[in-house]
Amino acid sequence: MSKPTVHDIAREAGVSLATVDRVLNARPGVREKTIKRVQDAVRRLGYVRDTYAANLARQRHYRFAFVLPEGPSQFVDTLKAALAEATEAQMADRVSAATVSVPSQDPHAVVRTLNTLNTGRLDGVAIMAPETPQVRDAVARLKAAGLVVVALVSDLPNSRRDHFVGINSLAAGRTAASLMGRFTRASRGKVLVVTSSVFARDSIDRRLGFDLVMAAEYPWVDVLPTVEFRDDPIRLSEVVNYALAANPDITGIYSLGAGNTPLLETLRGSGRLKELIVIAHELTPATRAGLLNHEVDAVITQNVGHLVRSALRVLRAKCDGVAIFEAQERIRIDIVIRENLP
Amino acid sequence: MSKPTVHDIAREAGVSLATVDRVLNARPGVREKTIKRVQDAVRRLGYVRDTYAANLARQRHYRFAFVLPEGPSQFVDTLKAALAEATEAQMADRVSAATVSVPSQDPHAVVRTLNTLNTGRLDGVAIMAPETPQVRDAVARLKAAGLVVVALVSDLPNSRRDHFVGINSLAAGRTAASLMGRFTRASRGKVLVVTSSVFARDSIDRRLGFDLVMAAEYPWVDVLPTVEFRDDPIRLSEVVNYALAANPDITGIYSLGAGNTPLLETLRGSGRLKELIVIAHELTPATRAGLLNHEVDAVITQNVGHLVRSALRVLRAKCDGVAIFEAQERIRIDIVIRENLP
DNA sequence: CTTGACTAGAGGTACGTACCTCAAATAAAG
DNA sequence: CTTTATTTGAGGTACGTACCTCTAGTCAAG
Repeated sequence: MSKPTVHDIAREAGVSLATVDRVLNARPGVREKTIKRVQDAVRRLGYVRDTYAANLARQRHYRFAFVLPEGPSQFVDTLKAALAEATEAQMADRVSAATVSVPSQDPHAVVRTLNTLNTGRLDGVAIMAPETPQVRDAVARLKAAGLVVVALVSDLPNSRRDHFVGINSLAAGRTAASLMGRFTRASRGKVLVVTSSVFARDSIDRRLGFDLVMAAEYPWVDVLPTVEFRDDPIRLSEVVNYALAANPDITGIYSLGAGNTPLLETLRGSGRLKELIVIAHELTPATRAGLLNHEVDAVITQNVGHLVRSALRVLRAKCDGVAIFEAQERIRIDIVIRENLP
Repeated sequence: MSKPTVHDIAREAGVSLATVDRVLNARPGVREKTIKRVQDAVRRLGYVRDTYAANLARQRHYRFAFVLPEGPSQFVDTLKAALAEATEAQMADRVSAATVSVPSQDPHAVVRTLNTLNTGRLDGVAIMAPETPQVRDAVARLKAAGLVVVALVSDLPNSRRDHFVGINSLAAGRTAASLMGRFTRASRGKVLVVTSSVFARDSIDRRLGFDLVMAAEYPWVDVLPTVEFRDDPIRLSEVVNYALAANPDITGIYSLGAGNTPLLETLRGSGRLKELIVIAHELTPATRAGLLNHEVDAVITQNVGHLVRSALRVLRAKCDGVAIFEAQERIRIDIVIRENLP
């Protein structure tokens, strides 16, 4: 009835506790036939190792590092806050998670940081960084050092990372398009797409998903080429104002990434914000305020709390070599409007 | 650096292990002054009891029951499936959760079931049932028997339940209204609201929230009185067809509760489904299929996986007398459209 | 038959906590 | 000052697992 223990396995298999231990922990010195016997007993009784008792005995302490970009991103700020909150709440669970900030301007900084991580003092790393060949190599090195590597927010699909915690950017873009198409249906104007960098992987994928759905479902909408402002609020103001002036029939604004504070500022300045449908990504203080003010119509986001908790759970599971609970780790694409603001 | 243990507390407070134990577990036989000393040491070192080690020593096993309505509800089916999945995955965590099904037609059945629960063999109960004075009394009895009681999906606000796991129905209705207003903006017709029972608490709250937002934000939309079909597919077909015939300018359908399979069937039969904006609650096989077929435009839902996992976490936390991690237990109002279908 | 390698068993300690017993110290009562 | 009750200390065992040592058995090669 109650959970079987190693003692039950030993009795069932007709071997000693030491042998069960050797088999369960893949220690040498057991004949093939005996290993089978023990494994059969495990299967028959449905034994599952009590991870907590095991960690207690082993004095296990999970040491993780979160490599995150530093800079003026409100999204990263909320992510860091969620991480701090989660680690504080989970301190009881013998996990410690250090945040390692990386200058986001310098593309080599991530690689340098990853290569200087003290692999001896770490069990796993969660990385939020754009994929480059150098990052792939760094991930390979971390894997070679025996660490668990998880990609966070933005995937590193061609690296040797163990898992990706985040949402599909293409699907996020599709979701944004569907809402934009429906919300602007009455006005039937053009849509302006704004991003910080047209080279960022996330932006590209979102734009792609957005275009796919727009073309298929709302072919009458004229989606303008992406306007890029390169992290520069002045440039943002210039290009957006120029686009608005050149296209008086713009009715929708789709913000692909960060920079929503200056974007809303500019739109407010143009005097046309109230009539515009604005859809942005990531729930941050800026987009939240925008929703509350009726300035932003929808935000496509991912719950940062789930993100970090999922990353921590996956890191732990991979360290233990345990299967992860897929349903719990699938990060959802959240649609947030004023009425369901959490 | 590492987590302080009871030994550290004993040393810090200058008392023996036994005394620390007596204080931590509120056992008698310790002077006030000594209790203070120990508590101060706990605070100074930031000691938190290792729940897993404690449960190990105590041979603790959490025994919970989920009292759920039985019947043809797809939502309850998905809830039960999620519960089965979660308990299987968490079996390692020394929790067992039994499902107790209650005939949903008979309002006394819930009370009877609650009163016949073997309180001696249970640590906590999660209840999904409409609130009645009898249910409140039953909850009080369970509390008196020392059980933890959690309301699931539908709250029991005036009972002595320890916690509510679910979403605010009023806010859910507001969310539905906002989407309905935006989605039907181009057509500017009437909206038909359909429900199984106009007396169900959830339905009332959703309708209220819906009306509040409709009146405030989309005053030009004519929201028709709620049409009730009382769990009867034939009646549903009749009343919906009648309403559609009487109001040729209906452009939106808002389904407040269950019965989406026959509702979609009827709408399909009317030949007007493709032009109608349909918004429903709860992601089930029926609404999922509807989204994929472009028959349903949006579904307001709550993640059943989160629901049951949250209920289990809260039940455990309340059993241990530990604070719950609010941010993790807040169930979100999910908006699901075709593009972000999980 | 001996040697050595391999395999298995028996028993121990430890992790952090709960809970138990018994003795000793202290305080409050007479 | 005793007597009694209350408070504290010291020590143990147990939970399920990991990891250690030491002994003993099996088997094949020499």
